[in-house]
Amino acid sequence: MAKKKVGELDLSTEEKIKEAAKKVFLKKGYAATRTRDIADESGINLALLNYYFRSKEKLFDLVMLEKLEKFFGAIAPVLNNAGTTLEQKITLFSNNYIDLLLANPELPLFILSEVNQAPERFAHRLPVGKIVESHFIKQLQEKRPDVHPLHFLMNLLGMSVFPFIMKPIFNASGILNEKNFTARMEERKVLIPKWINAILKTK
Amino acid sequence: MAKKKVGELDLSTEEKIKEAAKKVFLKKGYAATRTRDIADESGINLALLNYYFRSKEKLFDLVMLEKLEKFFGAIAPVLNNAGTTLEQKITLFSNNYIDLLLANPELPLFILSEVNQAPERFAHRLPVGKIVESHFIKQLQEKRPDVHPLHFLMNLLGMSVFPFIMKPIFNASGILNEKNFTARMEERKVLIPKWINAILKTK
DNA sequence: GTCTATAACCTGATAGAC
DNA sequence: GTCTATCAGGTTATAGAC
Repeated sequence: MAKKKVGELDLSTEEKIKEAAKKVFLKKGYAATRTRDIADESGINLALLNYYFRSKEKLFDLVMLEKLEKFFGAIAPVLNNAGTTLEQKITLFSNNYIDLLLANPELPLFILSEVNQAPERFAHRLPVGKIVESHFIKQLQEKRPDVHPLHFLMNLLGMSVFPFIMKPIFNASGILNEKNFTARMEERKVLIPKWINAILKTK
Repeated sequence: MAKKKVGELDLSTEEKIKEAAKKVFLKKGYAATRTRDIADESGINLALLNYYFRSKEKLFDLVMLEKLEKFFGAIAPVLNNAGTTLEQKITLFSNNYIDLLLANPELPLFILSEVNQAPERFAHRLPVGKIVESHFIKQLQEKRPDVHPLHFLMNLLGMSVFPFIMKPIFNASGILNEKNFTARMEERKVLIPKWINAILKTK
């Protein structure tokens, strides 16, 4: 069966275009996508893209906004919950975030690449402050005042996210198929909390 | 002082163009760079780019080849050395690789983005097989036959590389300046071996 | 709202003078 | 080898008919 195009879904024209834009931008990035790609993908006419969204840039901003929300929105709430222990936050985060990324495997590399291309444009939309000053960070400082808390944050994030960033490399090399990748990531949901806890005890 | 352009260095025209190409491609990526950007950066004429390198694509391939060599070339030799222990490989790798990335902080995100954009084009140049079948992997399997060795490889790589991938995010947020970033990475050279060894003992 | 046609501009590449 | 001028095709965006 041919891959279903966004335009074949039962959506309004505006929604069709936006869904197609998400798909194409996420795959190709801003610079490499052509508005014609989006028009084709959505099954509509090129002129309608500008009719509804004014410009490629404005359409991209909408998509980027939504993706930033998805990428960062799932982090801050967990790490800022004053009602959970350090261990609970670690388990909750790695489990929830890996599930999110298994459903959106292209998300991290897309966000990281596009922010890197135009940092000033998205700087004000990056809630990194909320994360760096989170309850989680305070708990880390209490537990290990001798090590900068960013290290543990970086390790937790990296253990969960980095495999998705390396995925294209492994895929291209034919080393890791989709099924095995998912299996490894399911294992990591259990392993990451153990690893982070071990790291937190290491002197 | 204004940033020195490649063209002001004492190089042959061909070298000037290639150096400028490295700089611009690394910063903007293939799709977003204009051959005019490279010509301007190198201080030469646009026509000379095609005179020496035939096309944008061919010039990019040269740059990409060199960068892939740099990114992967430093991994396989360390992990495949049959004369070092597991612990030695971990220390050697994290120290050498972090030094390499401190000198080339844009390298990881560049490689990962571009391979992601055109996997089939670079697949044959990714020595992932050499890494996945390395002496390091065998030592991991011996030490921990109960955990897939890719997990530990991913952790070691991620702990070293991931901070460089997140760097644009932290920079854009104004959270981490250049000096502090370097200081944290210097700390990680010492910490990563401890952490990985702790992880390897965790049941 | 939707389409076709086209304007206006950009971009990679080359022709041809020096 | 190097430059200016320019072509050919692509790309975003809009005008105008329906």
